Amino acid sequence: MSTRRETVRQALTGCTGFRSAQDLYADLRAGGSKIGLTTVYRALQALSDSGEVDVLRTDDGEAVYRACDSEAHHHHLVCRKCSTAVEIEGPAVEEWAAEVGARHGFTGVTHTVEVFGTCAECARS
Amino acid sequence: MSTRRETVRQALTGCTGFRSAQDLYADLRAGGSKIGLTTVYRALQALSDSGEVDVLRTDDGEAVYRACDSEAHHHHLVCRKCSTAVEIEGPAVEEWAAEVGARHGFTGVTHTVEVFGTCAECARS
DNA sequence: CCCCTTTTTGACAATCATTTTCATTTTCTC
DNA sequence: GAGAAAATGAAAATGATTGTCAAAAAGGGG
Repeated sequence: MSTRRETVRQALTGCTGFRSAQDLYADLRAGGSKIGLTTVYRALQALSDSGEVDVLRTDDGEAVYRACDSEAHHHHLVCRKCSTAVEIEGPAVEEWAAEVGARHGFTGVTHTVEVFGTCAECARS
Repeated sequence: MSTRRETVRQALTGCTGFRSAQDLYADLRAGGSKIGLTTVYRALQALSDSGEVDVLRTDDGEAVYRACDSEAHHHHLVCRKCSTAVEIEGPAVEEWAAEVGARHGFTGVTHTVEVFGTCAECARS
């Protein structure tokens, strides 16, 4: 329950899209905070470890985070331009993944599923 | 049709799983090749640009490559331990992704889907 | 074959996100 | 309030990936 971690969590909660550690650090500094970059990284690490935020990797390997509404397992529909994300569910996909894994004799099957596109907002401009 | 690119392609074709640029470089050097690391990166870049190899990112952001049999759109069932991969298909997933994107007003919808687990081979040991 | 242009190559330096280190500050507990 | 434990942040270290640039290889006429 550190103050800094809470600061980072709130900064992230105020965003609709995925943000990188560097982004959040810049946001916080711009907002007057004296937080250090290392602390932002540590906070995000802790938050994602505890499952409070979701992480994914951009095409160029950068980690981006999001504070989602749902605590349950879900996926994302992410805008390629503004990175805004919508939480989505796909029961059929869950089953398919588990089934395909089992069929090939794999155990402890998990999956990553993300959908990308250009949101209506960005398509306009 | 450079010799080096062909060398890298073949090295990758001989693998069943996903391999990083660093891995391939080490393999090639161990096999007596005098290839440079930069060239391995360039070859992989070109091969993935032309769609001849598939790329994905490990949890820690490293890019890993695979020369797949299928040239068509497909996904992978990847072993968490040995990185061996099986090419899989999921028509239902394709449709679901497209539908979910459209429903939220997104255009140019694409998706990434990977399934992970421990293969039968690795589960044994 | 030889000369010249174009492409490819590779050693090395530069980037950039992320992690480590370590000394300082803050928070907790008694 | 004192002392131990956890959190913080500045700066250095790491590690994958990319940029630079000069040398080497490949083509293509003549």
